[in-house]
Amino acid sequence: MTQKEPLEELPAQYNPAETERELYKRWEAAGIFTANRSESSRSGGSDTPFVIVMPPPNVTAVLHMGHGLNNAVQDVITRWRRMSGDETLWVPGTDHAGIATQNVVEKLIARETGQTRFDLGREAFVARTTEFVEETGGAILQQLRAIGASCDWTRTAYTLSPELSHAVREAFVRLHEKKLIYRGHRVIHWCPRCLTSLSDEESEHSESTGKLYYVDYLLADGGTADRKAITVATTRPETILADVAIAVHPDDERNRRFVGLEVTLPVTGLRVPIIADEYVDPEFGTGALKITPAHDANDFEVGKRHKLAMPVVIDAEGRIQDPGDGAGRVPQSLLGLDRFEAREKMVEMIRAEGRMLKIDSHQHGVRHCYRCDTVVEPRLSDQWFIRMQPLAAPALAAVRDRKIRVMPERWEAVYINWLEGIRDWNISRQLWWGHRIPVWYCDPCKKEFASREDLTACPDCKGSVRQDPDVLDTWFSSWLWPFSTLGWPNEKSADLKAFYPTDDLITAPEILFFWVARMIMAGIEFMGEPPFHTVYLHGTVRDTNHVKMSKSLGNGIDPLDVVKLYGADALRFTAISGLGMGADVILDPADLEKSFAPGRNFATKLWNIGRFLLSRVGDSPVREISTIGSDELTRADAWILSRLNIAIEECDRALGPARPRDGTWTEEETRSGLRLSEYAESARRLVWNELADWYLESLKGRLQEEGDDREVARAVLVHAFDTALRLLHPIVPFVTEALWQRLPPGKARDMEFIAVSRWPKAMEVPARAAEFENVRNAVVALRQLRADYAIPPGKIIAANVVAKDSAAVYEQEASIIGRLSGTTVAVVDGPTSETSAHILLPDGSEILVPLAGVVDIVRECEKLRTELSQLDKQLTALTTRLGNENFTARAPASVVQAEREKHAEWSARKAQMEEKVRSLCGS
RNA sequence: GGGCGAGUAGCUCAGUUGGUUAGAGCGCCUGCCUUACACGCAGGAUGUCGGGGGUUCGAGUCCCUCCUCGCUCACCA
Repeated sequence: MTQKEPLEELPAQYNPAETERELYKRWEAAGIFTANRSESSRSGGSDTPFVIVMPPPNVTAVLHMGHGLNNAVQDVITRWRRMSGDETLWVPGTDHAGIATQNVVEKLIARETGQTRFDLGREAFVARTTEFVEETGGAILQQLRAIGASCDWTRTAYTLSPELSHAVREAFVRLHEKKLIYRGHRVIHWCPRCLTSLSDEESEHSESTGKLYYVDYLLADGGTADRKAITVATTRPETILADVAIAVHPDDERNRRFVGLEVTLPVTGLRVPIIADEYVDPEFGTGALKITPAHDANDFEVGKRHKLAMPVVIDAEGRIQDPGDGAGRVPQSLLGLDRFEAREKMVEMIRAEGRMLKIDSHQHGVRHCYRCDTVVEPRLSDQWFIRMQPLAAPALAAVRDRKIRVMPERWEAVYINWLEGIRDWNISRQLWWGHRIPVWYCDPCKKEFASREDLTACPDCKGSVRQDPDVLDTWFSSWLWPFSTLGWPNEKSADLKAFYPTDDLITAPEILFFWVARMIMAGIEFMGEPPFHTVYLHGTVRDTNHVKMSKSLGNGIDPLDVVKLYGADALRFTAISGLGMGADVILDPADLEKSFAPGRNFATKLWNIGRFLLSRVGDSPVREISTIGSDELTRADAWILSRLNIAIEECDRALGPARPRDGTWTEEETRSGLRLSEYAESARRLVWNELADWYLESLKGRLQEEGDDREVARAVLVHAFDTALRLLHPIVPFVTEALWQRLPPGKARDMEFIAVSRWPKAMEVPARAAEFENVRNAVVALRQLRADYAIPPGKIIAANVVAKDSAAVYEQEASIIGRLSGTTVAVVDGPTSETSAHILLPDGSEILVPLAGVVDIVRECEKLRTELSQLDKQLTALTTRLGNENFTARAPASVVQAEREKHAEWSARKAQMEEKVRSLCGS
């Protein structure tokens, strides 16, 4: 494809595979995706750069359809803005993905050597992981090239690179200095498999059917005649071992008389007090709640309020342990048991004591680790937290004040809802893979120091220090992404100055809280303004049963397979066409052909338009469209130019404003743009239904003979195709580039690549473009008539036009009408006596098709009468409406006016048809 | 349980401030290998716009209600 061979020698079917690879190499080699920060490298560019930062895929990830869709969307937007003249930067990169990557490597090591990370030791494990990441990491970025992603690869970032690690440390220390980061002792979510704490977002609720156990706690003093015990409902009887109290609501009539007494725990017989706390819901269960401060976040709060002991009876791996408080909390038989086995065992023991009142089935939410799906254990421990409320307030304001628009709009409510209820963020992880927390402890001084530089000695006593062993939540580096990738915290960074804030953040809704909301908070906190103007949350890729595609479910599609079979353009076109605002993309993993044929077919269609064009237009230079006088243009020329204008306008509107005018979106703008499926449809319709189906077909006669008109036709054709290619380039970059490279020389090809050519603008078009509609109407009607009468495709028939007031149009366009409808067109004065079929055109003209022996008068009359009665019905409705004073008085004048015009038109047509029926059918 | 959204042709979806004859792609039916394209061309069929009620001159569009699905959050054990 690098050489230019005559297009007519090209195969009828476009072969994307080698073309795409070759073109991508040429784009990259030419450096056209590299953003130039000092000044626009292209003339006509806008002053404002356009910037997107890629949601960094996990460094160990392989490309799946979700990435395919996400990056296709980003690339469409990026290419559109690049062509619109913005200095464009799309920053690619990867995420070190703490837990995910550590899990992968742990499994790998286990498979290879049977060792655990503890066998290896921290240093060796991190070294091994680094090595693994270097081997496999970034493969996904290479794969993104295959789908055409026009990223600036010179700025590829990685969350664990030295630069970004520097940013992480700076961010931590600053927040620590502002006391927004603190160390807290409380119940957090703990994954007993990953052996780390998790944030609220990382422990996902899922509804499940469990059991609610009703257990009697005997009153220690023996109780009264009517009341020997207090019944407590619990879902986790194993935690009875760590119970330190029973709580009731202070106003609970039934129970408050027991406050201050004691009960004995089942199994262990330990005595605990009955306390009053408003947290208890007197309506639920028995109104009495067991308090287990170390194994339930709410109980912890209650425990703190009442200064209760907090024994821990479940260890890091989810096994029963003795808390070591000497209270004899755990029977020997339960020690070391898994928490779920222990639960069964406890139930048995409680039963054996006769204290299990009943067991109900119970629907409740259980939290699971988002990485390994293990049931999360609430665990009392020391962790680092970020105080979120001060960060959330301005992030809320940014969206409420429309500094940022969230699209589709409904996610805005979700965002606000979440931020309003935000709780502090647990950022420490008991992992080895990640950014080590930059805090050092001096044991003698009992002090801690957060530091930008590694500490080797205590700043106070000069004694030895030890660094906190934990690492930071992966998302602590991700939330800095829009500025850490641009050089922050280096204030002198030219990239940061030139490209922050970015424009669009394009991702899936799944990470709205994990990532998007936190980036907004970090952007405002560290950079003083929100990190982007638009958040676009696109749909999910699902199979035909609407199940999200995933490798583990086996319903995935490998984008690289699709690229290999049908081409990246096919993949992109299919994905973008299927992406309604807020809609999911449905694909059939069992039938790739069905899913991607529309995209492939469209690329082939473009390819064949290109073949036609080159074979007819040749290689010699064409006139520039602006040098052609309007009187030189045929109606067809004017028509296609007008269709170009409409398509350009539709595409512009669908893609919408790229950025707010003064930093704040108008309400209307928050709903405008990024309608990618509409953009794709407009461009597709232009190419297929207008350029190919009509203009090309109408043109065929004009390109044969040398002369001025041929030059005009060549010029318009090249211009139209050039415009269409430009409009489509963001969606199908490869085939458009391949074809554009072959356009004949001339003003059209003003750049080395279509990828950096100018986005089309509407141009002035002569009014007679509209007259071409008469041609189209005549052709369509004649084709219908042929089908009705089953006239053989090859047979040329006569078509006599009785023109109403545009005889000249039909005369001049007779050959086009004729060729497109298989007729010989003549303009005649009036009806003849021949037996004819009749066509009434919208403009009031009539076509008579003499079909002696074929035409069936009875049938013609039937058809006419049917049509007439339908028209009559509609006309009656219209007449009634216009006669309704309520309508004429209250409806807008423009609507009434339009209805009146329509009424006149329909009346005329009705009269004409009635006349026709009279003359043709008698009666 | 709280919040949000969706239900339009067999399937996937458009339908932008209410404006009258509700659209597209795929699929389906009929006829065509018409020298750019059969990955194509021409023609065609298909909708009680989830049910019910209301507002309005006019409702797929606004309001109420019910049904069904989905998303999201959640400290009633």
